[in-house]
Amino acid sequence: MMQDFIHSLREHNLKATPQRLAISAALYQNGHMSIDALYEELIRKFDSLSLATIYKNIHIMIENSFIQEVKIPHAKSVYELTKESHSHLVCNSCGLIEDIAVDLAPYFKQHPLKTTFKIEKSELVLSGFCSHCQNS
Amino acid sequence: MMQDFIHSLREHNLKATPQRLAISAALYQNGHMSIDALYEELIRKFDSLSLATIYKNIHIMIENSFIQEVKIPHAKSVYELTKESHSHLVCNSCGLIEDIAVDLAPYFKQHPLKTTFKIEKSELVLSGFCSHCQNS
DNA sequence: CTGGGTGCAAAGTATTTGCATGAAC
DNA sequence: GTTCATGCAAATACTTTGCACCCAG
Repeated sequence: MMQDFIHSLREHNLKATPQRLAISAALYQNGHMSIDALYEELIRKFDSLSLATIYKNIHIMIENSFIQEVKIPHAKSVYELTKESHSHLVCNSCGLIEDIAVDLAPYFKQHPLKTTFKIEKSELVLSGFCSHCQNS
Repeated sequence: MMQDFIHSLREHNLKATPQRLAISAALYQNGHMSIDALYEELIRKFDSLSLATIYKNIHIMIENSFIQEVKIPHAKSVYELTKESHSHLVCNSCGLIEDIAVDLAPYFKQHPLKTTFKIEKSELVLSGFCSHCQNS
C-alpha cells in the first residue's frame, strides 16, 4: 500500500516524504478531506507537523496533478486523490461527500452545447440528503 | 431600472440602501463579480465605502436568496443575481464567465443515477477557452 | 420614531513566505 | 553531495465583529 503511494508520488515528480505519504493515505482512506481535517489527522502522527507543510504540499500536489480540489457549495474545499473523471454528491445535512460515476464528456460530445467556448472539463456537484439524513 | 432593484430588494426583505442598489446594478451589468471587483467598482461611487459593508451585504443577500455564490475552479468565488437555474462556462485563459442553459434531464433519463441520495440541486461548471482566447 | 445599515477600527481566521535545518534520492 | 521538504516565526491576505452614528421605511 505505502509502496504504491511512494511510486505514485514519484511518478508525479514528488519526493516521497513521510508527510506526503500520510496525506496520500489519509485521502485514500477518507476520500475527501478539508485542510483542517487533514491537519487534525496528521498531527497525531507528526507531533511537530506544521500547517505550512500541509498548505505547501496541497499546492504542489495539485500542480502536479496528484490530487484535486473540489469546491463544495456553502462549505470549505476538500481534496481528493486524482482518479478517473467523476462527479460528487454532497449531503446538505451532515456534509457527507460521495463520488458518483457521472461523466458528462461523452454526452456533450453527442449533444454539443451552443457556445463558442471550447470546453475541456466539466465539474458537477449534486447536493441533497444522504440516506441517513433523509430518515432523521 | 433602479426602481426594479428597489422592489426586488424589498421583496427579499432587504432595505434598499444606495450601497445595495449599487451592488445590484454592478452585478446586473457585469453578470459575475468577485468581492474585490465589486469593491473596486463601488468605491468609485462611495468614497467612504467599507469592505465590511460589501461582506455584510453579500452574506445577507445570499441568505435572502437575492444573489448566489458561484465557486469557480482555481479562482475566487463570484456572485450573481439569482435567476432561473443555469450552468456556467469559464475561460481558463482570461477568466471570462458566461451563463449557459444546460438541461441534464435527458442525460439522467438515459443514465439514471445509482444513489440513495435524495438530490435537490445540481451545480455544473464547464471550463475551457472562450472564442477570443482560442485564437490568440 | 425605530430597526437596521454603514463606516471604521480592531479582532479573528486563513494562507503564504523566508530561512535555517534536515531528509530524500 | 545536491536538491528539495520541513518547521518555525513572521508577514500577508481575507473575513468578521463591535460600536457609534445615520438613513430607510
